[in-house]
Amino acid sequence: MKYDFAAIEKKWQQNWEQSKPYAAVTGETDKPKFYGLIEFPYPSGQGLHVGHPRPFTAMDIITRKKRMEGYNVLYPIGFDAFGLPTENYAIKNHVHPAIVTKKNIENFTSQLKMLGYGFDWDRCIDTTDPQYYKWTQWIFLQMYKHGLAYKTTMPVNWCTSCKCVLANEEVVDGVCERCGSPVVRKEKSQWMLAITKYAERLLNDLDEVDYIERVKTQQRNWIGKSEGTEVDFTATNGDKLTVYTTRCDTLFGVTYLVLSPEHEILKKWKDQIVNWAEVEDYMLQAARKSDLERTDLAKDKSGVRLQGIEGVHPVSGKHIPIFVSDYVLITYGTGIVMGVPGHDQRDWDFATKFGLPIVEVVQGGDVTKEAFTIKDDTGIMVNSGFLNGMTVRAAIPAMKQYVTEKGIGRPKTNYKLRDWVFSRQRYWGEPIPMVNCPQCGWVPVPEEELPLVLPQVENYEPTDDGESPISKMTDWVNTKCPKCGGKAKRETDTMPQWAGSSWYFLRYMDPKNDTAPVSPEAERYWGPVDWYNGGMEHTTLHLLYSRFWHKFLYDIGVVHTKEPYAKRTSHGMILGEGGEKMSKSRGNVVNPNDIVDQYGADTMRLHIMFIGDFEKAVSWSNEAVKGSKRFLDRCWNLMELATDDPEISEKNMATVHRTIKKVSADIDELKMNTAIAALMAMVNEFYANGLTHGDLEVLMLLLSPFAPHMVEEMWELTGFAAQYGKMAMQMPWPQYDEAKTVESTVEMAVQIKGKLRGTVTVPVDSDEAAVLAAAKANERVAKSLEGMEIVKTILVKNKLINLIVKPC
RNA sequence: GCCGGUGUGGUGGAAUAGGUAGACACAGGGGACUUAAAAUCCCCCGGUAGCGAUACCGUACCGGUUCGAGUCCGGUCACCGGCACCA
Repeated sequence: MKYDFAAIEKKWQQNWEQSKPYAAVTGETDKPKFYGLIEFPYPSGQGLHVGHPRPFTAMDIITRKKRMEGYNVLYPIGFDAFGLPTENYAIKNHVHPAIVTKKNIENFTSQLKMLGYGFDWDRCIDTTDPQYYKWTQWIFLQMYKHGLAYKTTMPVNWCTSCKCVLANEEVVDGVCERCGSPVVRKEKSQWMLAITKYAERLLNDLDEVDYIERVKTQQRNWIGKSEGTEVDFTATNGDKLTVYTTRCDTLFGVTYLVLSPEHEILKKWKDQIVNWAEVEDYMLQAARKSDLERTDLAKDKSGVRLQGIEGVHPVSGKHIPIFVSDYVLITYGTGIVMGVPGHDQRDWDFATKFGLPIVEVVQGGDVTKEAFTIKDDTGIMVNSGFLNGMTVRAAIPAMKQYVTEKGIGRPKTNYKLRDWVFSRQRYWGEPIPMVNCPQCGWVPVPEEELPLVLPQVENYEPTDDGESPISKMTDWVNTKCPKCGGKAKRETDTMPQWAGSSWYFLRYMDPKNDTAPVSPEAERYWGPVDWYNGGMEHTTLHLLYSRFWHKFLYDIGVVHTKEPYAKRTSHGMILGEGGEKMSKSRGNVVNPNDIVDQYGADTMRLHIMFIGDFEKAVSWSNEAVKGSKRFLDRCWNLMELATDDPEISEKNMATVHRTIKKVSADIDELKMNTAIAALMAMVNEFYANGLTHGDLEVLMLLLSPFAPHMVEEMWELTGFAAQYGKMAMQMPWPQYDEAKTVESTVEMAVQIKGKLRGTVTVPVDSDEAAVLAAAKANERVAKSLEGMEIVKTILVKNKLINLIVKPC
């Protein structure tokens, strides 16, 4: 009988649709729980990409094994459906984004079902569903009430094409992450979320979670904690100029100050700056530059010296020049830098260009050639008053203490992390539920009025002044103040796409609740997520944002754990043939449908796991898929070869037990490729040795998570389904016996001075004398030993013997 | 520039704690079956030399530690990802 994958897959998918073997049971106390999570997809118009099945299949295998091991498993799926591509499609084709989204979700759903994933479809969520985003809005209101959401005018990243503000984190190489257009700075009033208030906890609590190390490192780097000192300089007009430095030990080496072009004080000084026209021109140029352009100029420093105002050194009282330069960022520290050209390379470059004095305050380098920046015990302080003779390591706390006592400075901790710009002037997002009243200011929409539903508009394009399309819906915009009842206007900004994905894992626990985002019972039962796998591209933004929201929800008692995810792993990208990124423009995108049509879903699942190391990028090859199909055919054909013996055969005993051990361990470590290789090797053994019904039973159980459709069919045809009254996926996971994994003899390598000279087969655990005797009996080894004397032997039990010889 | 990661046959990739490099596959070659093809089954498959047993070389490159290095250490190069004048 032939392996008819199309009929088999259809049959079992229909069966599962009705019998619901993947339903998670909230509150089940007889079993331990396991919550496996994958990043929910954005339902794009192109449909499923071959990159999607990689993480989905891996977690499907993990959760299937967990079920067989007796866990009550939650493996949910949903759609992160707000976002620009849908909105842009709607603008272009004049279709409501909700209609496009519905169609795309239907398409994704059928594609995912086609692959036979064990998702609990009854818990499927959609971030654009008002019943879902009601709670996204609710969480925002709680943040507002706790002082974490605030509105402020600030320089923001303005995408010239999307006509929309982007978070700093969304700007990639100076261009818009989504559309690739240049980004410029613009003043705009924005809703902000104070993620920086959680910086310390976001950093420290990484110690409590099991994330792969490179993910933790990226989170730490993104938060970027730095402990330094603020020092107050003054200007000759009496204004205070506070700088932030991590090298307060070099204070005596300061020869100038630099202001960021965005610094507020420049406008205040307008009338006192003699060369204001020149300064203003520089400020305008800097504002027009994208980060990319500023970066391009990195090697060649630019700036303008202020005429008419100078700085005053807080210790020496000396007057020093003040510059404005775009190498100083307004978003980090105080927006003012003290220039220490002797000991900071950027300052050195700047001072050299503008002919400023370079003062050496740490001995150890040659400051006429380059800055000396080493800050351990190598350098000794000079030209620095009371610091002279100290090491840098000692001078930093000494100076910190000095400026604090003198009242001209203070220790200060800074973070690279900035508050999250939360407003978007876009249509296809959650409306921000706030009302602006001329009398009362910003007033939150009452919770009982949630969800605040997106109004119908005719045109989805952002307005030319950069406001959301919703701003044109006067009926919707004009409202009553919830507080005083007077005339007021609704906020027309919407939330960024990150909002809905910052808490979705909680909603899966209790997706239909209409009185809370998640019930305490469901959250206490399922939380935290036991294992979250996702792409490296989400290891900073999404991961940090959702950890932040979760910590806030912890603070207000919605969740009971500080961290949302106990474990985080990451998968590599699937590249096109030849290692290129898959993209529409290159025309190398592989659609999983084509593979499924030609080879079946089980082959697709198996192959995407076999293709290479899960954590690394790997290129797809259509040719190679055949090998995985061939393997499944070989498994199928074993049904005709198996004898009726229900026991595991003696011949295959060690292979079977070793394979159970290997496959079990490999799945737990995401090494699916070697798990499959072990199964292939076992099948090759079965072909060589013959097999029993008992051998086949183990194979089917081990293969079940990888190729569930085919295995259930085989399970039925071989009579096991009738015998146990269960599907293979409902059987206990096979156990191995360590004693049975070893064979009675072992092949050992014989080396002479580290070079392989032959192999010998000896009983397991043979001692040195026995192995040596066997080695000497080996013809090839004996030949190499002629005229030699053995001076030393090194035995590695059951692996090798190394003979050190010299001529005799 | 900084941080992180990766370099292994024609190809994708294996190789717990330093212990037989190339498992398992793809492609290729040979054979069996077949009228033929497909499918299936069996064998070979890093390089050089040799009919051959075998010898030498071989995990990006240079050096080191070690009885023994793909694995550890120092340096170099290349590629990938992230961040970027973070003071």
